[in-house]
Amino acid sequence: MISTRGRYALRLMLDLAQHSSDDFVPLKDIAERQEISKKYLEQIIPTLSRAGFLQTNRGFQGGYKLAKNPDKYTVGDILRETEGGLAPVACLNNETIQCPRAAECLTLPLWKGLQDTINNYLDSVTLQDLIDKGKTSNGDYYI
Amino acid sequence: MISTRGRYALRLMLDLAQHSSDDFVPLKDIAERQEISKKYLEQIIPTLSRAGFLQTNRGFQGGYKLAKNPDKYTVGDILRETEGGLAPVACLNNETIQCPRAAECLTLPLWKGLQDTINNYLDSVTLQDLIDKGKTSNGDYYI
DNA sequence: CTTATTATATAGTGATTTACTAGGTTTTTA
DNA sequence: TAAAAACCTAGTAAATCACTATATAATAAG
Repeated sequence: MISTRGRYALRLMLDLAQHSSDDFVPLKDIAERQEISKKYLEQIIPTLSRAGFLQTNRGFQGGYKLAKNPDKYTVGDILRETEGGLAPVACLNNETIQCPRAAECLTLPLWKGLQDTINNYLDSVTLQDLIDKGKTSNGDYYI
Repeated sequence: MISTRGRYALRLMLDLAQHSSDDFVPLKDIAERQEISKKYLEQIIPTLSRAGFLQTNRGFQGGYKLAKNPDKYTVGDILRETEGGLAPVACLNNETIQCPRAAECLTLPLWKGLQDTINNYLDSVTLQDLIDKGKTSNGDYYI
């Protein structure tokens, strides 16, 4: 399940995409518009910065802006970064120790297939797609 | 993320599918073969019973067997039952209160699309498919 | 140079969930 | 009658979640 961390990160990126100008956008504004605790966003946003998704400026009239155009970010990019991967089961998490049953496990290929399905879907949608409500580049993706 | 509950339930069902005969299979045997705590399985299996997936018999030489053939169960059926739904975000969980931002939320259609994608994938694979390693009815599903 | 404003860093915290274990009761068959 | 099995309920240590709190560092305007 995708937690508030990833969901808020996505909304934050969308907010920046929609309020993109030459100015930097302070987190305070985003927090107010999105009705999310600024303090919590402060904790999430460094992950996006370190991933190179954002330009930042400190101090007066500082804030954040997108480093690239909204069509250059897929939802998958943002969620993998903020959620720390999108493995649907612990078995596929890199941090977890390798399961000794992996070789004989009948379900492991299923989980790999699920993981691929999830990643493919989330990589098929960009921030720009979300702004252009419910439409992806290949027409209509949402069912 | 799918927890041990759902994963163990699936392995339990697969074990029953592979050791299906006229006899009932005691949980002890499944626990030993699958190397899962029997006490923990005892807690999971009532969910499968109540869903009508299993025939059970108490007492000496009692145990469990599948109520239907292995090709009649999809992985989605089993996981939705044991995990209590497969919503990828809290916003889509029936138990959660309705989000006041739903109408204007740019991301909600995305999550619905993801949920559909996940359900479609998991419903395309049956227990029998898993036993016939990595092949589904329509050829090769796993990537 | 000062002040306000912003980002950044680190630590703490209550509530919930997870993955079990423990101990008992009931049913069934040999 | 005894053993073997399902079934039921409660407890629990560890982890995770969704934040809050406090402090520091950088920047631009005046």
